[in-house]
This record gives sequence, C-alpha cells and structure tokens, in this order.
Amino acid sequence: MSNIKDIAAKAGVSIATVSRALRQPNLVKEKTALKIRDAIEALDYKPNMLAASLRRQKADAVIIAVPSIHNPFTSAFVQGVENVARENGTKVLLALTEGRQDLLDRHYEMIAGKQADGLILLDVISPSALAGQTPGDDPLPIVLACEYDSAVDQPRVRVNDLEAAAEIAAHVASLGHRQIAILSGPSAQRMSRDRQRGFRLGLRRAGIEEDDALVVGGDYSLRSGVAGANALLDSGRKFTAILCENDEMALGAIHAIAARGLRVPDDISVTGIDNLRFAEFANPGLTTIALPNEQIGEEAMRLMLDFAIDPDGARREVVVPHRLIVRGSTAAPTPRM
Amino acid sequence: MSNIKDIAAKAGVSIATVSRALRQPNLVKEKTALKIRDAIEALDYKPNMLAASLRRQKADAVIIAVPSIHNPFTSAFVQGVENVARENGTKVLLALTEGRQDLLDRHYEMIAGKQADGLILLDVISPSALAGQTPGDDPLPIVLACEYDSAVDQPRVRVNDLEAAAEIAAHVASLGHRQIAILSGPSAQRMSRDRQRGFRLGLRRAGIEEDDALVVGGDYSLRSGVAGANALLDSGRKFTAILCENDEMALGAIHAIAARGLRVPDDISVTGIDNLRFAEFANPGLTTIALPNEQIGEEAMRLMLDFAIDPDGARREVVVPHRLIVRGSTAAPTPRM
DNA sequence: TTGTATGCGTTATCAA
DNA sequence: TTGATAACGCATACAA
Repeated sequence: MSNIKDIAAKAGVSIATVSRALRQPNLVKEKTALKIRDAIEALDYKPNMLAASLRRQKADAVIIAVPSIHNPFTSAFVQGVENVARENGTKVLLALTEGRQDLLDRHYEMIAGKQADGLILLDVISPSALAGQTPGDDPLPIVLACEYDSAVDQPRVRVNDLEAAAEIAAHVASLGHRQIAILSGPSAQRMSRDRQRGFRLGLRRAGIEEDDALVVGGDYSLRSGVAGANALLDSGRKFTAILCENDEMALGAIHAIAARGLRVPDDISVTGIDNLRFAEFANPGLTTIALPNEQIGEEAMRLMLDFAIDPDGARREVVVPHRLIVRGSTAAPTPRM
Repeated sequence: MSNIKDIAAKAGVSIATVSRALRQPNLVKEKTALKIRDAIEALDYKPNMLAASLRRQKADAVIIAVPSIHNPFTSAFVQGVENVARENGTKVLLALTEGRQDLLDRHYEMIAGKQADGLILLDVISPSALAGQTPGDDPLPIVLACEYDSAVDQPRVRVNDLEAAAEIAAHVASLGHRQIAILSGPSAQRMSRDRQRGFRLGLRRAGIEEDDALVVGGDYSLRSGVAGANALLDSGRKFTAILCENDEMALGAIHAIAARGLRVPDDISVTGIDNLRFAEFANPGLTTIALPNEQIGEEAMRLMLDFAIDPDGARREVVVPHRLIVRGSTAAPTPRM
C-alpha cells in the first residue's frame, strides 16, 4: 500500500505539497498538481483516513443509535441522516442498542475514542455519560430524535405527538364514533404518554367522555396489537373504534379483528400513527398519521452539524409537521338495530 | 482529553507499561496494574482508537453495504452480522448504496482508507475494485450475501433459492391448483432467475404445464405486487393461485385482489418468499418460505472473520436452510360450477 | 509556491 | 517486569 511519501518521491515534491494538493488544491501550482495527480494515479494511492483523522482530531463520522432497525420508521430516519451527512462528507455509523444501556454506552465510547464526532439518538435510553453531566461541563455532541426522554436537555428534533394524536382522535370522532378504545404504548415513555394524552384531548374536544376501561396497554409490537384488540373484544365492552398509538399495533389489531370474523371498518374502525409503508397496503388500508421520518433524520443531522460549528449556540429544538392520512380502516359506525 | 501519557505520569510508570496493562494485562505486575487502573479512573481516560488502529493497521470494523434498509429482510441480516461482530470486538458500519455504483465505491474506499477491514455486501452490484481484479491479485476482503451476482468469485453465503421456490410451488400444486400464475422479480438478477426457475421446476414436477402468459414481471416492491396482480386479473386468463417471488409483492397482490372484491384464498391463493414480520399478520396470513435472515448475517460475518485470519484458505460458500410456512393465504381451489 | 520539522496517541521492538 | 524509542501516515505552523 502506497502512502503520501511514495507519492511525494514519485512526483519529486515534498509530502507537504502532496497533502496540500489533496486538501487545498488552490494553494499549489497547476503544473505541480498535475505531477502529483499522475503519481497518485500510477501508484493507486488512497489516503489513510485513520492517520488524517488522528492528525486533524476529527473523524468526519457520526453514530446513529437505534434500538433496532426492524422498525420501518427507523429506516426512513436513517435514510434522512444519510442524505445530509453525505452532502457534508460525513460518514454514518449505525449502532443497534436493543434498548440495552451497556450496548449504547459501548457505542458511545467511539466518540471518546475519536472514531466518531457525535451521536444521534433515536431511543428512549441515553448514554450514561449524559446522566453524569453537570451544568458547568462542556456540552456533549448528542442529538435526540423523537423518542428521547424529556429529562435530558440536548438538541432535539421531534414531532408534536400530542396534537398528532388529538387530530386522528378528532377524525374518528367526526365520523360519529362515541365508544372509542385506545391501544397505548409503554406509559414509561414520554412519546407514549404524549400520544395517549393527545387521544384523550381529541376526544374531550369532541365532547366524548373518556372511559379508562377502554384503554389497553401494549408495547408497540404487532403482537401486542393482536393481544390488545383481543383483550378489548373479550372484555364485553362496547366500542366501535380503536385508536392505536402506532401502526404496528394497528395492523395487529386489524388482524385480530378479522380473525374473529368481524370486519374493519364496518364493525370496528382502526387507526395507527407512523404511516409505515405496509399501512397503505394493509386490508383495509390503514388510516394513520404520517410522520416525515426522513425529514426528521435530516433535521437531526443538521442539528449535529450545527453543534460541530458552535456547541453552545446550536439550535435546541426542531419540530417537524405531521399529516392525517385517511384510508379504508375508518368509516362511520354502522347503526346497530 | 487525557491520553496515555497523562496516565503514565499519574501512575508513575512509562507509557509502554500503560499500553501493556490495557492490552496484555498478564504481562504486568498486579500492583502496577492497580496504580494504572486508579489513574485511568481518576482522569477518566479513554484510549484513542484512531491512534491504536493506525498503529496496529487494523480498524476492527466492517462495512455492510445494502441497497436500503427499508427492507425488513435487511434488518434481520444486519442484526445477524452485529451479533457475531459484537462477540469479536468488531464494529459494524452500515452503508446504504441505493443500488448506486458510485455510492458503493465511495464506501468501499473506507477499506483502502483503513477505516474498515472488510465489506459485507447484500446487493446486486459490487465494487468496481472487484471488477478490476485479475487472478494473480491479492484476494479482496469482501463477503457476498444472497443477492450477489454469480459472476464474481468471493466468499459467499446464500439460500437455495431454486429449491425454496420449487417447494412452495409444490405446496400450491398439492392443494389441487392447476392454473398457477407467477409474479417474478427483475430477471437481470440471479436471485430472481433462480426463484422463477424454481417455481417452474416445482410445477413441472407436479405435472403442471407451464404457461408463459401467466408470468408477470415485477420489481419486488409492494406497488409492483399490486400492479402485477391487476395485470393478471385484467388479462382475462384463468388462474387460481399466484406464486410471488417475495413477500412484498405478495402482500401487494393480496391488497389488489381484495380491492376488487375477490377473496384470498377462496378465489385466489397467494404465496410469497422471505417471511417478513408483516406476512404473519396480513389478512389473511401469508403462506411463504422463511429464510433464516439473521443466520445469514451471522454466517457472512463469520466468513469475514475467517478471511481476516487466512485470506486464501477461507471457506468459499455457505448455504443456509429455508422452511415452508403455510398460513391462510393458500387453500384448495374452490370448484367453479 | 514549496519544503522542513513536529506532533497527533498509540503499539511494538528491543534492551535493560 | 519495565522503560526508551521508533514507527504508523498524515496535516500544518513556520521558514524559505
């Protein structure tokens, strides 16, 4: 493997000139640059980025930490981060935490180890290093996205979960539903709390009284959607719609309802939040709230870049818009005789 | 940020000893090691991995290149790679190619740039560097998975696409279907060709004559599943089942069929391949072939590790098993009167 | 416009 | 068991 020294020798210049030709081409004479280009070509030289990063004290890489990429939401998010990173010559390293603190911490060490410049976090947990921070300390290069814990104070990009949930609840109420069930997520998570509060807010605004007996807890998985819907149906309580805190549970709920020979939306309307790709092609198509997943990733990366320039002056929060998407899974309740 | 020198000073030893205490603890006296541990603790020292990698000429990182992580298959695959990588102290960097040669090549440069030791490729394209190889050259640290082009000769892990497809075709035939349509992928890809050949093989084995008019081409997307099913239904040809080359298209097909007021499987049986998570909870549940996605990732990473130890002696191919999963989307054809 | 020389933070060789 | 020191490959301050 050839290095900068070989190129310098071959081109008959100093290594400093080679380095400049690569990094600040305008500082080197055209003719010299040409010789260097030839040498690079001839020796198939590839700069050692490790050495460059070590010297410049900058890795030009960021880590995205996510619990799992089994989630289609995550995918689009990562794509968004990639988009902006690419434009800025930054590499993106994806880290999977599985929700485990130790794994997250180990990945976070890559920052201390200078292998990455910052961390973009799409998870409910956060690095231990963050907890150990006191007001006087230097700010940490961490950007939070959506699922953050509200306790930590870092640059963040988020959706208005509360209003999004209220909006879809309003949609269902406007169709004429009055007995409306809720399939919630883990109430330990801020996002879940916000969405549930949003559902309730939307119902109250429509003059519908809340009924805690129609609220069932899940964990955002397909499977818990099935379980939740079954629990509701088994309870014997009457309801004509289920508001689910995410699409996965909604798809599970639809599956469970169909499995009992009931029909969506004729017997029960179902809604989600997220607008996964599969939501459009479910049977029936799922009424949901579209989140600009990719844009969220893009904004997160921009916050990261801002931070690199000015750790203290960087923007603290970006709120991205959501949008109601009505499909076949919601309809007016069928009058019972 | 403290470095190894600070620790050495604080502990009253040389930097060589500190380095040893970290990498070969058994070579240093217990008492010394303790002093060093204390110093590390006190100064919150984190080794600079960049410097270490530069010196050791090894990054302990591999790149996984995938077209997109919008595909749930990809997710499990990455998870598998992570599993094995983690056990071996190797970092995993995810690269998205979007099927673009230039993006793949740019990521491949990270290997020349020493930021990564190898590339695991889950894509139909391959780095230009691979094309430029001639028999005498050193082998490249590239492992191929599943969607490789059969032209390139590198360590690879794959599924027996041919037999998998034949098996599910046999299942449908055994239910009594005789007019069976095929929704294929891009025939430029080896995997698609294998699966289509497999379908035809399975049908022939069951004594069913092939009918090219019942073969429609798609691109593995949900949307093309919808389009393909519509094309078949519009053709006016009779068929009682559709074999799809992947789950996404199958889910799209089910959606299209339902949208026309037809029922799956009563009117038309549908099958996929992949066993995506969503396949289980579709309406109806999708009959498909399960691929051990995570295991594929694990095997790929193992091949990579083997390669690192012995570039020439490493295993060349691993074939992982598949499994037929029968769900509600297939049934015996309904007798027409 | 170019060259010299130093340092980035490690690891590894060799000698003690 | 430990220490001194030379790389690893590059970027940059300073000098020319």
